[in-house]
Amino acid sequence: MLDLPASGKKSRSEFIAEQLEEAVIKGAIPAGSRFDETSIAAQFGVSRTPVREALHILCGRGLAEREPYKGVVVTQISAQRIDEMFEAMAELEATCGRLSSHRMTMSERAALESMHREMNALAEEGDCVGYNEINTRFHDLLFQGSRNSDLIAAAQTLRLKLAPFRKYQLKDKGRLKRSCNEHQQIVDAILDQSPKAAENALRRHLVSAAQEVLLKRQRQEDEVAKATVLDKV
Amino acid sequence: MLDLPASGKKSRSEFIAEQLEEAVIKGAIPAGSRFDETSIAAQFGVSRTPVREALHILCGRGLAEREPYKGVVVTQISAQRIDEMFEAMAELEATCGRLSSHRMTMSERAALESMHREMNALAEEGDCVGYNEINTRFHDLLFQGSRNSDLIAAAQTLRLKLAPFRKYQLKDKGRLKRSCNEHQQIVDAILDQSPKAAENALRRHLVSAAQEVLLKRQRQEDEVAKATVLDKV
DNA sequence: TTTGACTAAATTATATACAAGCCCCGGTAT
DNA sequence: ATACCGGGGCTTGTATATAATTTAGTCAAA
Repeated sequence: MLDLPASGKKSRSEFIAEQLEEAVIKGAIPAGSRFDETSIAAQFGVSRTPVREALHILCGRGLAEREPYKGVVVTQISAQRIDEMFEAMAELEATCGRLSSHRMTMSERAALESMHREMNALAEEGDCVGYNEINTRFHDLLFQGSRNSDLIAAAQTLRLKLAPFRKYQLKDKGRLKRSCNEHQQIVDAILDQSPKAAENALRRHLVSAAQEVLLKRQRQEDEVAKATVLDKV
Repeated sequence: MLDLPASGKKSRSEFIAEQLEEAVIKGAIPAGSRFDETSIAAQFGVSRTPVREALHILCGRGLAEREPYKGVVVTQISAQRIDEMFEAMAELEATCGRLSSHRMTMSERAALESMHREMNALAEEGDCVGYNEINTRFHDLLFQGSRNSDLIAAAQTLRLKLAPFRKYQLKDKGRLKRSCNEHQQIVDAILDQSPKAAENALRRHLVSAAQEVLLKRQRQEDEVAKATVLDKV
C-alpha cells in the first residue's frame, strides 16, 4: 500500500492519476494490459471511486482507453503509429521553432544556448540521465517560446504519449553526440532569428529521433521473438 | 428530466458528457458558470456518480476545468486566447493541408471539389446552416487527408474548443461568399498537388475566420456593455 | 468433436450513504 | 466602521452497496 499525499492540495484521484501516468510512461505497466480497479484501489488503500476517476483522467490524456463493461487498458501503439506520432511531433516542434525564432526574449535565447553547452559537456561524459533531463527542458523552452498555449498544449500532449518510447533513445554516447550536433543547428537558427532554418533543423532532429526509436524497438522485438522461439525448442 | 439512451451502447456517463458538451458548444451554458452536480443529476434523472464521470470527460477535452472542493466550471476564454487558438488552428490546418496536397486519394480530391461546388450554391442562396454543415465536413476531410491520426486528433481537439465561438461566424451572405473564395484557393492547391499553396491558402483562410469572429465578438460585447450602462441610468 | 445455449463468477456501472473542505454570514473586538 | 474569527450550510470528495453486463466454463445435442 503506497503512501497517500500527506495533506496536499490535490485530491486522491489526481494523485493516483499521476502515479499511474508515471508508471505507464516508465513502462512499468506494459501496453495492452488492463487496469484492475479493485487491486489498484487496494494498492493505494482507497476505494474504487477515486481509482475510477483517475482512470478517466488517463483516458483523457490518451494514455489508456476505456470500453464499457470491459475495463480500461493501456493504449497499444504499433510501429506505424509511432511513426505517425513522430511525424506529428516534428510538425509541431517545427512550427514552435519557427515562431520561437522571432518571438523568444533575449534571456530565453541565452538559456537555450546555455543548456546546449551543458548538454555538450554531458554528452562528452556520456551522462545519459543528465542529458535527458536537460534535453526535456531544452525542448520545452522551444515550445514556450512560441507564445501560443494551444500549440504548447498539443505538443506536450503528444510528448506525453511518446514518453513510453523515449527509453529506446539517447542511451549511447554516439547518439548523444549526434543529438548535440542537431541541437547546434537549432540553436544557431534561433540565435539568427531564422524561422525557416529553425523549422528545418527541428524536422531533421525529429526524423533522426524517430529513426533511433524505431530501429532500437525493432531490434529489441526481434530479440524477444528469437528468445521465444528458442524457448519453444 | 431528459431521456436517457433507449438502450444504446454508450454508458450514461458518456451520454451525459455528450449532452453537456453540446450545451457548452452551443453556448447554452455560458463560460465561467459552474456545473452543479446535484442539479445536473436531477435533470438527467441519475445519481451524481455518472455526472461526475461526465464532468471528468469534459475537463479532459478542455471544455471545463476542475478545482478541488470548488467544482467544475466552463473554461473561460479571453479574446487573446481566441487569437492564440486561431493561430494554432491555422498552423495545424496549414500542416494538414500541406500533407493532404500530396497524400489524398483521387476520390478524396473529387469529394473536396464537390463539397466546394455545393457550398458555392449554398452561399448564393444564403443558406448559413447548410453551409456550416458542409464546411465542417470540408475541413474534416482536409484533416483526414493528412493521413496522420495525431495531427487529426490535435486539430479536432482545438476545433472543439473553438466551437463555442463559431456562432459569431458565417452568418451573413457576404462572409459566406468570401469564405467560398478562400476555399477556391485551397481546392486549387490540393488539386494541383501544391503543398506550399495549400499551406498558404489555409493560413489566409484561418486569418480571415479569426478576424470575423473577433470583430463580431467585440461588437457584441460593446452592445452588452452599452446596454448595461443604459440600465444603470 | 464441435457447436450452442445456459449458468455462474467476475468486473464494471450506478446509486446511495458518509466525510471533508469551502464559503458566507453574523458576532465581536479594536 | 472595519477587520478578524468561528459556526452552520452547502458542495464536493470518498466509501460502500446494489444493479447491469461480460466472460468463461459446463453440459447437452448434432
